[in-house]
Amino acid sequence: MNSAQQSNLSNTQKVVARFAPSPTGTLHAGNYRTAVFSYLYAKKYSGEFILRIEDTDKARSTKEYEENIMESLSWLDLPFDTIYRQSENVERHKEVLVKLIAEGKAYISKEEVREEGQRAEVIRFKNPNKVVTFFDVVRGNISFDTTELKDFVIARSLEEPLFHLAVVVDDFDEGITHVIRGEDHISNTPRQILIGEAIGAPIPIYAHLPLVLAPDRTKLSKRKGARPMTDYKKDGYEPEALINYMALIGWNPGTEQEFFTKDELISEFNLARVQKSSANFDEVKLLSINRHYLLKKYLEKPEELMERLWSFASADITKHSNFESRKEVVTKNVMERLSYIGEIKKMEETGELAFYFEQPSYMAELLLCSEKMRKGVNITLQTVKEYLVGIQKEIEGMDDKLFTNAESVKATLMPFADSLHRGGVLWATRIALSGKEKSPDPFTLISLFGKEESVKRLQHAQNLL
RNA sequence: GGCCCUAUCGUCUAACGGUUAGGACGGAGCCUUUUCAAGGCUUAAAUCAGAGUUCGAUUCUCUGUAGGGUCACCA
Repeated sequence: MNSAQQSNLSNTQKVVARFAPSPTGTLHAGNYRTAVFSYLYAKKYSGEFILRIEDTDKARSTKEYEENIMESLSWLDLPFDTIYRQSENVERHKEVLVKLIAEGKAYISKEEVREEGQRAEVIRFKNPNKVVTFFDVVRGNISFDTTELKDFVIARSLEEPLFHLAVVVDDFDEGITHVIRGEDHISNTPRQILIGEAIGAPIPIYAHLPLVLAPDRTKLSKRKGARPMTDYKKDGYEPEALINYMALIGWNPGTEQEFFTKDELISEFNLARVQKSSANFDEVKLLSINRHYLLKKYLEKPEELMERLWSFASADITKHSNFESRKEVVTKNVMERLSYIGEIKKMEETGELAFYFEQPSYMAELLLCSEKMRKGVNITLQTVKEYLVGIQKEIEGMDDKLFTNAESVKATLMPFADSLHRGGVLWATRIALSGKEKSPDPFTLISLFGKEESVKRLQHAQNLL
C-alpha cells in the first residue's frame, strides 16, 4: 500500500504542506528542520507551503515569538505562500463544535475542578473506541487502539478550541494534503484522524520525521543547548549552510553529494529516503559546512563579505586610521581561520586582532624561537638582537615599491634570513611585528605595515633586548 | 508503568539477501612550511545480543536488551 492509495485524497491534487509552530517560545533547528522538509516537499511538486501559527493557547502565545518565527523563515529563505493564524479562526472552530455536539459526536462534560483555572465544563469528543490504523510515509502502517484515549477534551468552551480540534479543522479548511511533522506527533495522529472522520475531512498523507536530538540523546530543547534559529543569524552563520545541514539530518540523497543549493535540494529531496531513527544535532559539522559556504561567498563576492565581516567588529578597529588600507589583507588572513563570520568578534575580544593596527606588547623571550627550529644552532637574546638589527637595515634599504606585496618582500628578505639563520630571523621578525606566537608570516606583515611601521616595531623589539 | 517508534564507526549516514561494510564531520599520523591556519596524503574506528528462515543475513522473522517519544482543560 502506498500513501496515495491509503489517503482518500486524489493523487492528482496539488500538494499543500504546512509548517505549524506555536509561538510560545523561540524555535530551534529541530523545529525548523520540519519546516525545511515540508518546504522542500511542497516545492518539489510545485505545491504550496503554508505557515500556520498555532496560537490557540492565548496565555502562552506572543507576538514576539511569532515575529521570531517569521524572521527565521525569511532568513533561511523558506518563503511561505500563505499564512494563517488559528486564533483568527475561532468562529469556524465554534461552528464545527456546535455541529459535532448537535450530531452527538461531542458533548459538554461536567468536570470536577481540581486546579485553579480549570473549567467546570469542557467539550469532550465522543470516542468511538476503535483501532485506528494509518499509513505513515516514513514508517509504514501504524495502529493504535484509541480506547485508552477515552473521551478526550477538544475544547475548553465553544470559543476556546484546543489543539487537536483546531489542527484538524484548519488542515481541512486549508486543503492540507501532507502533514509533515515531528515524530512526537505520532501519538496525536489517531485522535486527529478520529476528529477528521467525525467532521468528514479527508485524511491527509502523514510523514512523521525522526526527532533531532541533543548530544545527550534526548529531545532537543533550550535547556540542552538548542539555540534559537535567530542566534545563528545573529552570529552571522550562512543560512545556506543551515538549510543544507538541516536537510541532511534524517535524509540523504543516496549519493555522496554533501553540498546542495536550495534548488538542488528541491529536486533531490524525497520522503522515501527519510531516516526512521532520530539523529543528533552536531554543531561541529554545522561549523564545517558553514565554513564551506563562507569561503565560497568570499571567493565570489569578497567586497560584500568584507562589509558583513567587519560589521561584527567594534569601532576600535573599523574606525582606526589604518583600517581601510589594511582591511583587505587582514580579511584574507582572518578568513583562513573563521568558521562563521561572527567569530571575528570573538577574535577581537581575545586580542587576536589588535596587532594588525597597534604596536603589540609581549615578553622579550617570545622573540626566541623554539629548540626545534634552531636546528642545533645556539641562539640567545643577543643573537636575536643582531638578527633584528640586520633585518631592519635590510628593510630600510628596500625600495618602496617592494612593499606592495608579500612575495616581493619575501624575495628580497629571504636570502638575508638564510644568510644568518632562516628560522631564527623569521621567527624573531614575525614576533616583533605581531607579538603573537601564531600569526600570518612576516612577509605578509611587512608588506601590510609598510616600511615605516615595520621598522618602528622592529626597533621596539630591539629595545626590549 | 501502558501505548507507539527506533537500533551500522564517537557523530550524520551508504550498502536489489552476496561489498575488503563506502562517504562526510571529528580524531590520529605524515608531508609542506619561519609559527598558526589552510592544503595534500595516510590511518584508526561500526552492523546491540540471541535464535530462526536461507547455500548465504547489516538487510527478512521472532525474542531479548537499550534508547527515544507520548500518555494535559500545552502545542
